[in-house]
Amino acid sequence: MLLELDLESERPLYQQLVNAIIKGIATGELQPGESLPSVRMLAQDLGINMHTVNKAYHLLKADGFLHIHRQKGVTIASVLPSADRAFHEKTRADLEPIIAEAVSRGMAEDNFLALCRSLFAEMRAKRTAKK
Amino acid sequence: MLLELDLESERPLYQQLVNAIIKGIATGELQPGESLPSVRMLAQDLGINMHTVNKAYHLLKADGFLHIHRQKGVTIASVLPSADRAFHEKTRADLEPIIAEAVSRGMAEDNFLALCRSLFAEMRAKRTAKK
DNA sequence: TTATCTGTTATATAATTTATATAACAACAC
DNA sequence: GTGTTGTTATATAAATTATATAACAGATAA
Repeated sequence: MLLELDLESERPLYQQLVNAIIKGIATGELQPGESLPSVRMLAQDLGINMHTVNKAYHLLKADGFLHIHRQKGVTIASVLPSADRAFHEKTRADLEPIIAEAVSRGMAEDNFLALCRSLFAEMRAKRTAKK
Repeated sequence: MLLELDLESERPLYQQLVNAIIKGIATGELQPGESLPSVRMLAQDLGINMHTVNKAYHLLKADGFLHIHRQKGVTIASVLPSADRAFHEKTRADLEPIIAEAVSRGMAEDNFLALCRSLFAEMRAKRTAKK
């Protein structure tokens, strides 16, 4: 899997890692049941610390995206977490400030929805390309 | 203006303030040209430090939402910033991880778009209610 | 057995971010 | 003069982020 971290970003490395892995799942680059590199291997590949990778893995485990076995290693969950009520509420809370700014800047609703659709399309495109 | 800060939130206070003011503009609660409380007054009202308010004000000034005059005080810009290319790119970057997780959790695109629409509708509702 | 690989845990340190506390300054209004 | 504005400076504390080492238990392979 191709992973790009931006050391200059204001977003913490572990958060960038979490996002990258979820994006990998969304695009089908990472399939359910698939193995991920060990914390030490990935840390070395990315040139970052082992604990930073470990933190990202455990956040993803807490959300149900990963399974971690003490000796077998880390794998993508075979059954991915669902879009339950808690996720809906979190997503709503995350979207609110983004949409508020869009409205304040006079961005048309259709324009915003088109942007969302293009992002969905991007992920779908990679998914179908993989299969 | 009604401002609610969550001291338990993982989001920094100054960021919550920025979001709250942009939301106020989006809902029409805060009108272009309108005056905002002084940094000291607002800080006292919210029970937080002056510099925390000052930081939020200056971030909003840097984005063109506020005007700050040395003695006249702080006002909402009479001409709000537009949804330029930089904003589009920033919004795209912010939406990507949110949509990636929605896709990973099997949330339907229409479902996600409906959530966005309901947030637009909420702000529109308050806008028309104010006028 | 020995060596190597897992994730786990512990400890320590450094840099940055967040938030607060005080204080003083210059420019304006009353 | 007094009080208000934003501005600037300094200091401190707490939390977050990231790194550096080290050791441990369990499994696997040479």
